Formats: sequence, C-alpha cells, structure tokens
Amino acid sequence: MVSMLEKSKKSNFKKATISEIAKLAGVSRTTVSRVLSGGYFVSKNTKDRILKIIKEKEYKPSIMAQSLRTNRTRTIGLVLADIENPFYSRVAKGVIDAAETKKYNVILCNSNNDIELEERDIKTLMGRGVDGLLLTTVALKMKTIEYLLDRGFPFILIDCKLDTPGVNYVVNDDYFGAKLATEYLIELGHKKIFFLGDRKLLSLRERLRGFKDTLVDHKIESSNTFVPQKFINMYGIYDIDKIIEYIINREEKITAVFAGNDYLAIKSIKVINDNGLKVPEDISVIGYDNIEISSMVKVPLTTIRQPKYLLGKLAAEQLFEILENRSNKEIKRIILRPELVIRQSCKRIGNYKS
Amino acid sequence: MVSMLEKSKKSNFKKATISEIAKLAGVSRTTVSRVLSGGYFVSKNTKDRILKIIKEKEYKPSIMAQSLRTNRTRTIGLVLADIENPFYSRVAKGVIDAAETKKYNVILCNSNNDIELEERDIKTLMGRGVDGLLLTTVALKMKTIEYLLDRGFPFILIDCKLDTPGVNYVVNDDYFGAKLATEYLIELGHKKIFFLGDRKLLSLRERLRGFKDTLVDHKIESSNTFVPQKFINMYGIYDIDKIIEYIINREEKITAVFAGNDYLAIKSIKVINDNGLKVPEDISVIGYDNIEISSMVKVPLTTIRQPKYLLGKLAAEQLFEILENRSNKEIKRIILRPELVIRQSCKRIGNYKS
DNA sequence: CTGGTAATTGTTATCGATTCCAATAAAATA
DNA sequence: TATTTTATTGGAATCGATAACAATTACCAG
Repeated sequence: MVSMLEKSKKSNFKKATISEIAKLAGVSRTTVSRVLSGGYFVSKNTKDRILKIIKEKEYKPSIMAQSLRTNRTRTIGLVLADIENPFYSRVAKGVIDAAETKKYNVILCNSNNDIELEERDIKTLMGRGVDGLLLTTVALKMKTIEYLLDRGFPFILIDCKLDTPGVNYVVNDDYFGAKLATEYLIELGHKKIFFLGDRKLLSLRERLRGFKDTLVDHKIESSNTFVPQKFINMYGIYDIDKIIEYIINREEKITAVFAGNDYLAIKSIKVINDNGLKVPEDISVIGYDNIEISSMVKVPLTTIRQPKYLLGKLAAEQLFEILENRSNKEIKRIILRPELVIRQSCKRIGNYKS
Repeated sequence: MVSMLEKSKKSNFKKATISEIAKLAGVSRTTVSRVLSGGYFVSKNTKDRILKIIKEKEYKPSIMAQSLRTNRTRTIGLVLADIENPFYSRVAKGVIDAAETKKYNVILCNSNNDIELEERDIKTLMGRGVDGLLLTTVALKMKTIEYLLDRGFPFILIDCKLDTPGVNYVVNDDYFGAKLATEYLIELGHKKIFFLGDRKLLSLRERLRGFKDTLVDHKIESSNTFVPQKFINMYGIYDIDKIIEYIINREEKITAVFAGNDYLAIKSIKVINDNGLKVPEDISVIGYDNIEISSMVKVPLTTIRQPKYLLGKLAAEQLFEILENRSNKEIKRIILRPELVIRQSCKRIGNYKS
C-alpha cells in the first residue's frame, strides 16, 4: 500500500535520541549529555566512542527538549517596522549575519508600521520562547516597554532612542542628523521647509525635534510645515500622494521637503513629478538613511547617511552579550554618528546670511 | 541587595504552568489541557472556571513543552537568497502575512546567494524543528533536495522550477517571461543582446533558456553573450562593475542587456552611466521582476512583472495546507504568468522584419 | 594494605505540556 | 431497582533532553 510505503520511508529517518546513543555506547544518557556539552569529566576513551556513534547516526540533540529543560532557545526575535523599506532590510541583514556567527536563529515579524501589531508580535515572540528581542520599533507603547522591563526580558531597541531607565538601544544620532539636514537646506536659502514624517514614530520624533530646533536657531518660523493629522490614520500609514498634493496646492508654497526617510523621499519625488513639478528645480528634497538606491534614482538623493548594517549587527551583538552573561546588567546604549551626503535633489535658491 | 531585588522582580512574573492552573481550578492537568485544545468532553461549568483562571493568571502554554510532546512547532523556515534584493523582501512579506493569519511563525535565514550557506541553513532550520521549509533558492544541490525528499520533510520552492517528482513549487513562468523580454528587444531591432545573470541560479537558468530559444527562433546568433565564467566566483556572486566594463570594452559591441533581475539591472545602469554611456541611448537594458523602485530610478526600467507578494503568499499557504493535512500528498505546483512592463530603458534601434 | 582523594559514570527528578486508558458519576434504559 | 450508556475527570506514561547528587572505580600516599 502506498501509505505504508510512505510511512516506512519516513520512519527510516526518525532521528536518533540521546537514549539510543547512550544504549549503543553502553553508557547512561548523562554521559552522552556531558559529551554533548564539551565532554568534561568524561574519559577520553568513552568520549571518543560516543562521538563516533553520534557521527555515525547523524545524531542531533532535539532543540525542543533542550529548550524545555534549559529554558534557552538560542533564538531571538526581530520585529521590523517594514521589511520592504530597504533601510530595515539592511538592518535585518546585519542582525542575521551576527546571529549566524553566534549560532543564534532569528524569528522575524513585520509590524507593518502598525502599533497594535507590533505589540502582538512582541507577545507572540515572547510566547514562542525567544531568548531576547530586537525591536526596530514604530512607536512602542510605554505599556509594552514596561511589560518587557517588568519581567526582565532582554531586549534592545534599534533606531529608536528611548531614555527610560533600563532600556538599551543602538541608534544613530537622529537629532544631530536632522540638524545636519536642516542646516544644509537653510544654507541653500530655504526657509519654507516641510517635514514629511509621522510624528508617532519615535525615531522621526527625534528628527523632528532636530529640525524644529534648527529652525528656531535660525529664527525661521515653522508653523504649518508638518503633516496634518488628517493624513495620518490610526495605523500611522499615510497616503503620500494626498500629502504631496496638499503641499503643492496650498497657498503657502514650500521650497523644500525634509523627508523622514529615503524610502519616503524617493516616493515623494515620484509623486511630485507626477504632479508636474520637478526636483530640485521646483522643490528640493532631502532624505534620511542613505539606502542603496538613493544614488540610483532619477534625481540622486541628498540625504543623511546612517550605518544601517552596523546598527543591526551591533544591536544583535549587544543582545547576545546580555544573554550569555545575564549578570551583566550595565546599560548598553550606542549612538552612531550620521553624515550628510550631498547629491542632486537639493537646489540653492538664495544666499543664506547669518 | 540589588541582586535579590532583581531576582524577586523577575520571579514575580515567572509564568504559570498548566499544573498551577490545574491546582487552582481543582482539576487535573489533563482537564486543563482539554480546555486548551477546544474544551470538548469538559462540562461547561469546569470549562468556564478554568478559562477564567487562565485569563486571570495570563496563562500561556509553553510552546516548547507542546512542541516536544506533539512534535509540531507551528514555525516554518524561510530561506531567502538575498534579503536586500527588494524582490525577496516582497516575497518575504507575502510569506509573513500568510503566516500571521495562520498563526505560524517564520524563522528567517539569508543564504546570501551562497550555495553552501543555503545548505547549512536548511539543516539548521530542520534541526530547529521547523514544521516545513520555504526556499527562495539559489541553486539547490540535488543532494539537498534528495535529503529533504528522503525524510519526507515538507518544503516548497519559491521562484525556482524544479520538475523532480515530489517537489512542489510556486513560480512565475520564467521561460515565458524571458521570451517576452527577448521578443521585445528583438522587435526594437536589437540583435546583440547580452544576458546578465548567473547560470547557476535555477530561476535564471529558465530565463536564459527562454532567452536562447527566442534568439534561435529569430535566427539570431548568440555566442559570446553570456557572463564568462571568470566573473562568477565560487559563491556565485559577481562583480557587476567588472562585467559591465568587460562588455563595454570588448570589440564586439552589444546594443542591449537582458538583466536577470531588476536589482541587477538597476545596478548595471548605474555602472553603465559611470562608464560614460547612456541608457537607453547607447545601451538598452531590460530587467525582470518589476520591483517597486523600477519605476522611480533614473531611467524608469522596462521589465517583466511577476507577482512577488503572491508568490510568497501562495507558497506559504500551500505549505500550511500540507502541514495541516499531511495525508494529502498531491503535488502542488503553481505557475503564475508574467507580463511585460514597458518604460524607458529600451530604445528602438531599427525595424525588425520577420 | 588501607584510607582518602580524584576521576568517571549512573540514578533519578524535572522541564511543561499531551494522550492513552482507566475510573467515576450521572443519566438513561430495562 | 439493576444495568447500561454516556458524560466527565483523573492517573500515569511520555516527549528528549539536563543537572543535582550519589555511587563507583582508580590512583596515590602513608
């Protein structure tokens, strides 16, 4: 019968257990377990014999059983705000590479810029038994942070500076980066600058702060230059077409757009073009992140470079360190320095006199 | 003492176990377990009582324990060839979304276009106890396929047509898509077309076949129009700059490049520009995939659209179906139809007469 | 030769669930 | 009232590892 054939085929390969190895080697499970974890306190003789049998039988210990017993899974959770944004893909790569070298695995969730989903993802991952969490977060509720903190659950924030006690993060200096970008625009003569970004996102909030402060420093008025609430729906996702249309058609014209990230910037440029305007001739656009394609798009994007891969790699490494060395409770906060990358999406429209 | 404080803080939240719930409800673990799995054969009375306690104590069954017992983890493995290629990110999103709705989790590996790493990833994931595998594969060794097949391990290939018995896949019709692209170039008058892609990759091999056959159909000679082996290192990764340089500088000039995917195409255009040539004026370039930015790059890319999100979503759904219904051994193969998307990266250079 | 220490190995409980089978209680039938 | 059924519930084994502690053996000095 087919089903029997299939069955036998499958059971051919039922994987060996530690007990079987023990029996074959004529020792107890404990001894095999010892060999598995380095082989200290086991005589060279038996160790070699067990090792040989393990290899022969292609024995691999059951991670589920190990996890149950040790309460460690060697798995971490990574919550990405948007896997399709190349910024996050790059961060993810840094994380995955670091995990690979440390023999950890990564369970990935995509919160899709949705605060509720993000919270669900975090709980799912914790329930799944990940050892720790890496969060490229949208707008983490304080409730969620407290939830994590309360149960001493190891986690590190990526691209999200949150100076609550006990919270670790790896970020670039968003405030400084935003200052860099804004200064640059001002220097080119821009005074009417629109900040395109969702204020709910924590990283963007920092950038917004840098933006505003810089305007104030230069005594430039900045009312009416943020995304109106009506374009931000409850999931924090907004319709770029509508926003650009709104900016273009209102009376008070702007001369430059500071986009919260390159992905947004590139999309905006497309929409601006679709509306018959040119970048940078009619409107200058500056981005943030310096994702790979920024240099390849129609109008090569002037932007702020932040070390994405490093962000992910460092964050993962920090987390692993916490996990391997749980006593070490010192705060781990890393702030990387961003840089201005000048390309062609911003135009001088006057001379700035300070 | 600090350490005691911390300790107590942590243990405050040690998660409840099924036994504790059972004790609180004055029933056996078995009964609680029954409630967990639907509550059949349990009186409404006790069921409600248990449910209430579960909610109160925020009890969540330990997935590790469940997995150990049932040998199912509700986790699948996804091996991406390159997470930074937007094509794969989009596919991944489809997978993750499908998993989310079916309450599965996804462990992600990035094989980085490396055959050896891919094989290692697969084994790691199997060892990790994933229920099944989704492979957006580079160039799967037959040995690996057989390994999976032999132990009846559920897996589905994405973007990789492999008609070995027992292998399931979800792909777009690469052969047809490549024909579409090639026909289009020929129609525009191109005869010297260079196929830019690593022949080791299975999906590219199909595209290459479509490319060659179309040339033959039109009686166009096609020697010397593939990437020479010397540019393909053992990891299958090649240096685009060198290749483009090679094409441009050799005697036999080509008029068009058929890039194996958009990511490659976009990078190529940049390199072509860097070398002082223009697209499409000097060289036409056609891509494959239609990734989002294809329409936003300097020269909007003419390409072949394939339904990336759907590819991932369908593959995941197929896999879940196999997992939920293991008896159902029918082959699941889905071939989606690609389309030509004409933008501005290809120029007419003559009239084609058939 | 013997007590003591070090080296090696085994016993057994445990992690937190599921599941087969048995047991009890309640309801239905004779 | 006695006997089946049926509906609920519990007992105990099990999944595959780890770890505390106990036990055995070997080795060495006195």
